[in-house]
Amino acid sequence: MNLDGLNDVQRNAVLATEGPILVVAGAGSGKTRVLTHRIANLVEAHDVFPSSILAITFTNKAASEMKQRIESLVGPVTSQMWVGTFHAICVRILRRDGDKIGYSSDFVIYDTTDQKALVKSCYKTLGIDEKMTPVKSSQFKISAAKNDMISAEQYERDHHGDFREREFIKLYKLYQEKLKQNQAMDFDDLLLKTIELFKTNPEVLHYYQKRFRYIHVDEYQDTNKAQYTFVRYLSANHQNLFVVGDGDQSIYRWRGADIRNIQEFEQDYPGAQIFKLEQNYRSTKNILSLANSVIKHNPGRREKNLWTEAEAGEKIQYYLAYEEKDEARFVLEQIKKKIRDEDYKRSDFAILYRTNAQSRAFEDAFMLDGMPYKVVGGAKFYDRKEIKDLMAYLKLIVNTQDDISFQRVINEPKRNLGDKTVEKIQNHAAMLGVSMLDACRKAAEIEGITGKALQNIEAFYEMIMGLKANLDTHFVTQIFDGLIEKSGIIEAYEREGSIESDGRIDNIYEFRVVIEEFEKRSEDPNLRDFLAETSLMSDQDSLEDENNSVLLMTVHASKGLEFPAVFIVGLEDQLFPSFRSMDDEEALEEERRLCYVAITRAEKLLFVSHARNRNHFGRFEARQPSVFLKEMAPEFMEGLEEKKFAQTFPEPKTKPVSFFDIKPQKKQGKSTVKVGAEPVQEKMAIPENSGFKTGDKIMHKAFGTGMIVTVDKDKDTLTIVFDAHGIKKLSASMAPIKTIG
DNA sequence: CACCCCCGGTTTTTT
DNA sequence: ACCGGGGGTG
Repeated sequence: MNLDGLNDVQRNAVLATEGPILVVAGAGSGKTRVLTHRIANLVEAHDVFPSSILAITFTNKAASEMKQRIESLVGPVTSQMWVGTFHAICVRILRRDGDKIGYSSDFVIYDTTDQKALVKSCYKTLGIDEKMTPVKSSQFKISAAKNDMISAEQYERDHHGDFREREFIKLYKLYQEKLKQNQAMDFDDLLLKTIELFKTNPEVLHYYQKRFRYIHVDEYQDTNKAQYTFVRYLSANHQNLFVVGDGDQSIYRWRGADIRNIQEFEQDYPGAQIFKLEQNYRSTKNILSLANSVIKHNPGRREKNLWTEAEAGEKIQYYLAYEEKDEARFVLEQIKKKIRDEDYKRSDFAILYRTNAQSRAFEDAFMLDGMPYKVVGGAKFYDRKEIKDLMAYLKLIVNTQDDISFQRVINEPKRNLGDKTVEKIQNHAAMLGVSMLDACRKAAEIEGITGKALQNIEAFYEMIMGLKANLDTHFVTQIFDGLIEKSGIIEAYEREGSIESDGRIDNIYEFRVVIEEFEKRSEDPNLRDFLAETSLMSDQDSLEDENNSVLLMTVHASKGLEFPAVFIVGLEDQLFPSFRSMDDEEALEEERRLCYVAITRAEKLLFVSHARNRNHFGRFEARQPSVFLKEMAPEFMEGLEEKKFAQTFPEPKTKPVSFFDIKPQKKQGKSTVKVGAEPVQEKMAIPENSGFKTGDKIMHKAFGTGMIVTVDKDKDTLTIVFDAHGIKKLSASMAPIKTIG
């Protein structure tokens, strides 16, 4: 094991193998390096089985990056390790052993939209008024309880006799019941149900404890109680727990993260060894000094003395804008200047803001100027209605118990099945104690449903069940193509004929590409796993660097990333720090950490700006500078001339429309170029004769690899010589085959 | 009973 | 962009 590239502290942390270990890793101090080298060292120098290694991260992106870096050190055995997010690892465990707590391995995952629909349906049952109790607040309250590991029953015991909580207690209980009935889990449940599994099935817990001899957790400061408990269970016997984190970068308190988990690590795990990584390899002295000048205002933090050997570098550039358009213009001009005069490229720049809504002014300015940019997060691909609809279809195909997905798609596209009919199906299902889809099996028995509506329901049932019958024999793309064809979703959008529906059709094809990519990448591509993967994917994960665009994102989304040049914008009172943190000291400290995270993303150049005025809720408001600006030590900063950028700038040529009307740029490589009157059909690779030719190497789901020796297009028949199963004649459109590179 | 169009509200951070 | 409500139409 070559440890030459590591400094002393890093090397000592890597070489400490047994027992609980905390690595306090300041920003840019090489924590991923330590983590990956430690894992490599275990495997290479201590003969630890790769399958005994568990490494947990918060985002998929961090997980795949870690996997790659481990692989570059120890090679393909990496695939035997479990490296993933808390949620993904819990899904994996629950797929295997969830049956022991009453969940089928086909359970589906509910995202926040599904969750919202479920809460609403509970409201309906309980007669709760949305205007009195906003659905969002209930969602939040349920999630907060779950993050603290308070079950509905526990919540009831805790608030016994409190009449203000009676409604919520009923709601929480019903919500959990319905989740179970639907064989569904929300994000928080993935953790909680895994813990429940460990609690109630000691032999299952024992299996995983024995299997995962070495456990690693990245960003430990962001763990909540459930995540803490999950790790505690797994490490209880051998205590080989290696956690890496930085209290100064804890920014998820609102999501239940408890900074005490890292602060009290030594008490929780007696005998823990502690290593402090304090040398920063990322930023210039000026940037680091500025970061320190801000974070030192937080009381009670673990003392850390981050230092660097790097040069002082340029001073931090400060700018006060007239209003947000001016601020955007300033950023644009600076980027253009740096690209023109120095050796910077567009993708070296990141613009970091507190709220997603702030991206708009920058998008307008960049679009007007033709500057390529990419917004990370914000309007998400997977949040599009048509994608959500298709996801719901696929979820229903996998899990027919899922009433929420059923209700989403039963009348999408329009089948003349409105609210009243859906209600009748629901009542009938409740009476029989079955799912809504099951109730449609004998739709004729549902009271008050006849004629056209009855036929449509029957056809819907047949469609879903027909597609489901192919689950184990067909590729996901084939099921998807079947769904597109049978549901008529494309035709419905074509009939609309609007620009908007064209966009939706494009998105559907783009979604198909996502599925194709999943199939290529996955060893055993199945719909269940595709759905789980997509449900747990965040937009940060799809971030690809080299497309040479300026990046726009929230500070939260920037965590774990670094950029040569960073703009921190909107440093105003009530915005950053957020107005919600004003009367709460702990919340303000978290905002300050957020500011610290933002500053420490920068390698060479840092710009900070704010505006005198800002459009807010449609009003033009005067703004005050952020308290964090005042905390930034002025000796590391210099102001730029304000007036130069304060001239009036042309309005974007786009029609002035709603605040939310943001037009994201097409993702590179995925956008479809429109060519004349090209028939839509040709854009989609339909299974029939989808480009198989003689000599193609193929993979069959059951027969394995083989080669095509003849193609009979008219008869849709392929003759294939399989490596292990001899010669077979198969249907090009029906057989589960795909070409392999 | 279902559909369509128009209008208004939405704006912290997200696995 | 999406959702929900209101009101008109078929």
